[in-house]
Amino acid sequence: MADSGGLTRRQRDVLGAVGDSLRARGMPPTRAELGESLGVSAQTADFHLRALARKGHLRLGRQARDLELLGAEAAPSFRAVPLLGRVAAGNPLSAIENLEDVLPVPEGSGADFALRVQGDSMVEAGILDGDRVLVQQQDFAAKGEIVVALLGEGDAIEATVKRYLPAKNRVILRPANAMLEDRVVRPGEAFSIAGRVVGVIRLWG
Amino acid sequence: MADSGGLTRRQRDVLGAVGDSLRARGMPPTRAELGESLGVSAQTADFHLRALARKGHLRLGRQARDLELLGAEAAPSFRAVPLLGRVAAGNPLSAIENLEDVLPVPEGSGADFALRVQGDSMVEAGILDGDRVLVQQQDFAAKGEIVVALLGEGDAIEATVKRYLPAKNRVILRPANAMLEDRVVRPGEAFSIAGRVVGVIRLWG
DNA sequence: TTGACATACTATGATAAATGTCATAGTATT
DNA sequence: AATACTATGACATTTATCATAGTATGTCAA
Repeated sequence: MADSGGLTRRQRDVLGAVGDSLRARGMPPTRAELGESLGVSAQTADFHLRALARKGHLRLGRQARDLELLGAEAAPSFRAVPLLGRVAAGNPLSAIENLEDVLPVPEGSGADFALRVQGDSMVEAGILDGDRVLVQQQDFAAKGEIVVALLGEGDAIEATVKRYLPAKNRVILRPANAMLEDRVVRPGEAFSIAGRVVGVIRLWG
Repeated sequence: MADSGGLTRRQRDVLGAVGDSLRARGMPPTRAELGESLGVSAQTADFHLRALARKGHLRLGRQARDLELLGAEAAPSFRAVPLLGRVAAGNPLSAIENLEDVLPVPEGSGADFALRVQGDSMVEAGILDGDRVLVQQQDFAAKGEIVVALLGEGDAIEATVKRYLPAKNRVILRPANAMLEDRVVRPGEAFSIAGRVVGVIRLWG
């Protein structure tokens, strides 16, 4: 018989049942629930849970439903970032009134919020009209990075996704589209960086 | 005082604390835990939970930790799709040995698996080298759709992302790159469709 | 082959602790 | 007077846990 990670058939059944409970009900099962879904007694379910805990496949607490899957069986760690409809000045995340939706991103992607791209200014960088860009919030950027830049003030503030090219006495915001001109920001103009683009998500219904 | 959805300040605190517990421990809190995190007694926590249940913001069960957030507070429904390293013939999802990673996608995106794109053949469609395409598994496609096509047989099988253009007696697989030629599939050649591209995910470290 | 032993899996019974729930009541604010 | 929020005390049920024991299967030595 093939050895599947040192687990017996029944132990794999138990791991599966625990995962089913987490997905279906959003919480870990009690011994009684686990036993019923496996067709055995609560004590037998407990017996298998302890075997799995000893082998390191899950962590058992002392309270009701206090258990956690470890390793490959654990739920993949995702995070939800807000999809902002409009980017306000300063801290975009403070303007949660503009929250349109949430997007799932892998933990560790660095994304703090997402923004829907309007227009074709970045098509040559593979960012199309309607794409959602994932943005890491920061007020600086390295030369050549794609940023979300804020231009203007007050109600006339405008967010734009461009490549950031700082130069003497001015900042060049360069589109990735041969049809479009650079946007040159001169000293005295209202300008700030909302964040750095760290990803793109495109979904075709 | 502004009315935020008919919730009192304390009730919003409670919803927040429940969400915190779900995120931090992967399970809903007990009355005692909830009370401790709010600095009140378990009975007071129960009092607020019932008020929230009455207003429809959560569902209360009778068992330990049996509660579920409803509405906007509910966990956004994501799904994990496998990122396949290699696409085998027939049913790509049966080849789970090639599972490299999992990617989060919004529920309802239609994606069944993901594939890492190699090469520049689709750059003009905004699909770059290294991007991950989200694929809905199906063995047919409409004219003009971007598909994952399987060419060849056995160990020499090859997966490619192209635009699908069926014609009389042949199928044209057209790159989105002016530098590259069409791939024409003639009758008798081994060819099948693994799925339809329904999205793109790009993550820059 | 036989017998001893270990392992996997199952169960019943008992019990302390955790948990949800109800009743009652106090304080502060509006 | 009504509402929001807080608490204590009591209780039935759920839950985890321990002790004990049975059956089936496979292993290994005699």
